[in-house]
Amino acid sequence: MLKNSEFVNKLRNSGLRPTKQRLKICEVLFNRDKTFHFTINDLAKSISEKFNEKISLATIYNTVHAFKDKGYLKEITISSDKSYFDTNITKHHHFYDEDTNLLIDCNDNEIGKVNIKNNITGKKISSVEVLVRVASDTQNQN
Amino acid sequence: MLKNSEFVNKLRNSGLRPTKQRLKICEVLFNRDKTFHFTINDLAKSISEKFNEKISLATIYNTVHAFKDKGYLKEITISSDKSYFDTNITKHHHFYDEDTNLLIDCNDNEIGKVNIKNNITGKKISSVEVLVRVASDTQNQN
DNA sequence: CATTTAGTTTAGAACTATTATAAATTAATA
DNA sequence: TATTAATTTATAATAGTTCTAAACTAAATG
Repeated sequence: MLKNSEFVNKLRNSGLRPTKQRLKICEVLFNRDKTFHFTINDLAKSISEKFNEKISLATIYNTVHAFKDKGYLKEITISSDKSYFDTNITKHHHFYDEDTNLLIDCNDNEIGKVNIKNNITGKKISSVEVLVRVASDTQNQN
Repeated sequence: MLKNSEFVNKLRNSGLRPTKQRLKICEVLFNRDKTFHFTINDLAKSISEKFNEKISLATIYNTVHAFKDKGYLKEITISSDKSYFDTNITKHHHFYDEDTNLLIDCNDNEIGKVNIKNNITGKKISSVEVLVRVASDTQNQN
């Protein structure tokens, strides 16, 4: 729940000009109580519904990537046909419901700490992601 | 290390006709000591190098998907721009080297068992995948 | 406040991975 | 050997994403 001037600061502080478009995108993404997951298409739709005007897809892509690079969004890779983004930038994992194609955040009550015993020599761990795919009981496991 | 007649049986047993193309793909994928990771493009390239003739991309896609459906391959989702496949169909996790774009299998010496304490009500877990992204020390963590 | 400049937005083209199509081919079957 | 049903193929189509270059706009400068 941030207000416009806070978004202006947030953007300025990260070297991004607070343009009309970016502020609108901030409103849709960050002006809410709960974090959520979205695709570029979801976001484009939300914007045009909320403001009754469109922002160019190219701008949406640019902005989402800029926000990701600045650490305001996380990208979640579930399938190769589409990118998902998460406004929850804390370390956490996901359930992916294969029936509904919905992503659900996991918290520490649901997935215990992942124990990485050995890492590749000379490399640093940049992230650890767990994806638990779930489906209704009738579907077969693989 | 399987021979041609074994591939014929393998295919027949799973209701797939042992065509020239499928047998060639089997050779490239399964006639080796170690399992490996590949993209569709990698596979297409390997085939044309190994046999000095091409198999239509459509056939490669069809066959890889058929093999995946039959459980002979696993798909690994790392990025949204390309699908990776794994001939190692046992349960295991991966390191992904962001510098080289290489996938490396984890074994139980490297990642301990993931403890799923609670699952979504009414759903069955179909897979648990851990992806550990690594990069050289100089790159920044996120 | 006007001018400059550098960053941003935009529509649309281009690109990439993947899937669909429908005709030709081939494996299995009668 | 003839029939049939599955498979392969080249190519078109599609979807998500990135590129491009012109128009626009925020910030910096005088």
